[in-house]
Amino acid sequence: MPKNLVIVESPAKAKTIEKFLGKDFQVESSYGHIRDLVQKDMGVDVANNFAPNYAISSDKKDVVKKLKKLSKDAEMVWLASDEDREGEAIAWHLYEALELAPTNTNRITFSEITKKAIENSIQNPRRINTDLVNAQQARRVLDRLVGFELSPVLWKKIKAGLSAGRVQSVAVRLIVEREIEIRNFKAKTFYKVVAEFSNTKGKSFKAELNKKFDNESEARDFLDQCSKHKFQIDSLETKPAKKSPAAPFTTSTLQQEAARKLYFSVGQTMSVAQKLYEAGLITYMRTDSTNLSDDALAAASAEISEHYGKDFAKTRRFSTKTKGAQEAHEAVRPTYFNRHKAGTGDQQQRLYDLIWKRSIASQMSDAELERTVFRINGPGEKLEFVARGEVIKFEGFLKVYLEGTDDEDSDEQSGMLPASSKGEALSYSEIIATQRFSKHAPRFTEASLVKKLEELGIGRPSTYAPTISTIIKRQYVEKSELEGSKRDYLRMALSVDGLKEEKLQETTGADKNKLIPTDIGSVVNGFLTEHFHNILDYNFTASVEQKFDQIAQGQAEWTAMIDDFYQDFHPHLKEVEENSERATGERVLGEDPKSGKQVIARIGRYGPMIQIGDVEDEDKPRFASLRKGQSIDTISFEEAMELFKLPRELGEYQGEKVSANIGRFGPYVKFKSTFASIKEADGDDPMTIELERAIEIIDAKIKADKEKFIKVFDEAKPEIQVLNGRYGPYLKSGRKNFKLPKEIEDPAALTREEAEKIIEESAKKPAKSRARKSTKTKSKK
DNA sequence: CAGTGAGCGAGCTTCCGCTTGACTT
Repeated sequence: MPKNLVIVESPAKAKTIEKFLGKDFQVESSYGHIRDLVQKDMGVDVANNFAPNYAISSDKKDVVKKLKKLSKDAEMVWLASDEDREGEAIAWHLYEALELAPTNTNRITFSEITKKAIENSIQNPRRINTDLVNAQQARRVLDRLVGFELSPVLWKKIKAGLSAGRVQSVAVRLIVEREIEIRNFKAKTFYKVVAEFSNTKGKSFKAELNKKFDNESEARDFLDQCSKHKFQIDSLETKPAKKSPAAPFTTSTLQQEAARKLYFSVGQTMSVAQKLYEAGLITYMRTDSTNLSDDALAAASAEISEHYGKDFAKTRRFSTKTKGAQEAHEAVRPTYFNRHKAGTGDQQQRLYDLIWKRSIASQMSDAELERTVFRINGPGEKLEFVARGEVIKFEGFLKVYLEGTDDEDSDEQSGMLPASSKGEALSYSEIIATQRFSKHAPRFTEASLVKKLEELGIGRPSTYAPTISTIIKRQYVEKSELEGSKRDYLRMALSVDGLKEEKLQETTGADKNKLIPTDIGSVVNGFLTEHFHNILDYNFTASVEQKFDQIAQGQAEWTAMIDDFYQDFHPHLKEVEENSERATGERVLGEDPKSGKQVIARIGRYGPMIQIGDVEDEDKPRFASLRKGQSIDTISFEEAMELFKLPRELGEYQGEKVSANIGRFGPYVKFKSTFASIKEADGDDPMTIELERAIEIIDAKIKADKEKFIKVFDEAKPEIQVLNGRYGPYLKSGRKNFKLPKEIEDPAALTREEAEKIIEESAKKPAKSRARKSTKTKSKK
């Protein structure tokens, strides 16, 4: 039995460290936090100075049990969770939950996983830093108070099941406000002029005019002037320039770059990176630090020198500028720089490649360039064409890697300008004035939202991906494709043959993979920004972080800080709960010509809807759900009235009615008890679908259902059925499905008793969402 | 699941930050 028990947060880390420490040390993992505030009564006793009520998390009971046993047998327990606020709290929770004693407990930290760093930490143990733990408690309690008091106000004032929080609500606000900005944006038009010149040796190059014209006639006049103008090079200048590599990856920059270059979602990036980390190929992927360990710097330098030559190596240390960075880990880098390729499968290999290149490039020398600028006199005061050229003199880090850019149409000039001299006469082959339009700020992508949140210091590396999932799951925002519309623009080209004008067409407003607010998102954001402006303020997190820092420094009491906040927050919240109007985003669309009643669009109990008449009217109001792509903010009266044409009777099939409608899960056609989904993407629309096509879809559904069918136990009471699913046979009992145990070879031979037993067994097992009951079944065993 | 949109009321929903697998019909 080893004398020492070391506890870290991650099992992969545990494995690595165990190798460094030798046989006297057993290294185990806590799998992150082991305790959390209970859900009941917020888990905070507000009346009792905000006393937190912690409990072991249901999925951590086994871990804690095991660690407790091991700690009893060990001579010394080393709490080696991360060197930041959360890590310190994990150490403290372990200390409490494992019932450790001060005499045989040491707290150690290291921000890099190297033998030297770990051995050094063992030589320098310390106590748990109570101030830092209290800063974490303040953070935790504040988030709980805000989340668990604000959310119920939304249930009451808008719709059940909604949520609000310090991080997610700001994320939604960013997206909603950007969309409003885009909606209010009016594109300005202007004319951009680009010329293609040839010098006396017949070498050609492009140059852009230093002025944009406001309108067509100015641009035309200018081209007119050009036709009579003698062009020459007024000045030419060549300057050396440098480019430096970007810092190695943090979680946020990794997510951004993987989105730009590999088209990964942020969640995808994290799960692929997790696999690489577990395989020991990269360092920890949830980090806010750009720091590399000394060992890593040396290894990178050696690898670069060997592979590209000594000239290419340059050791650099990057400082982390991110607000609130805690730097408990290194930057994301390959574990071994001499592994140029690694990973299983295409995704892992591509992500590894990106990480390897970025890390290596960060330790390489600057690229040396030569930038050349030609200025060419134009026909008029201060009007000149400018040509830029760029030549790489020494590649440096560019040999390996260049950071991507979010700028959609950066016309980065590259290539050389032809050798020319000052005063040299130029002829033009074409001078083109093209009508252009100013652009609104881009919608957020997952990755650009993460970037923005990080800039604001909101959220942590471990929460960026889950935050995006949450706001999509709550249906505050969606990732959808916008079609865009056609727009005419004018192109005027001057050549030796004279001026040629063309009207061309382009698509504008098309967008994909962007985050777009839903009606619910907009209404929730409107409500929160109106009534809880301080929480939704972009600086709220930054200002509470300052207070957490003071607590961590021992300069403030955590309960006093929370009290200070709560004394304003809580009464105000109660006031809003009492007195504010329901927020439904209601908009009057017009009057129903038949009944003369008002037609309104609003958020209903089940989402965005249209309503004719009022609930207080004698005859009941009529309702209809909005369809995908429609919004209560933009739907027209005519579109709204169309919705009341559903459900539609299509006709009869085998003597039974066939109808089309839109249900909670989308458009469908119905025949007897069969509901068959129809796909608008395939050109089927419940508004226009014809009987013949509906029957096709229904027949296909009936056939598919038959193929799934294996057996039923009682024809008269077909409650329990055995069916074939995508992942093998399963039991269907009423509305619930149950997986068949692997032992069962022939599902068709299943008896009723066996089936009932399976259902009973499954009922005992914990459901995913309420795993609290799991301990009961497990303790029985 | 295949309608509903108010209100009644029990009991539920909900936060952020640390971690991995379990699971999907």
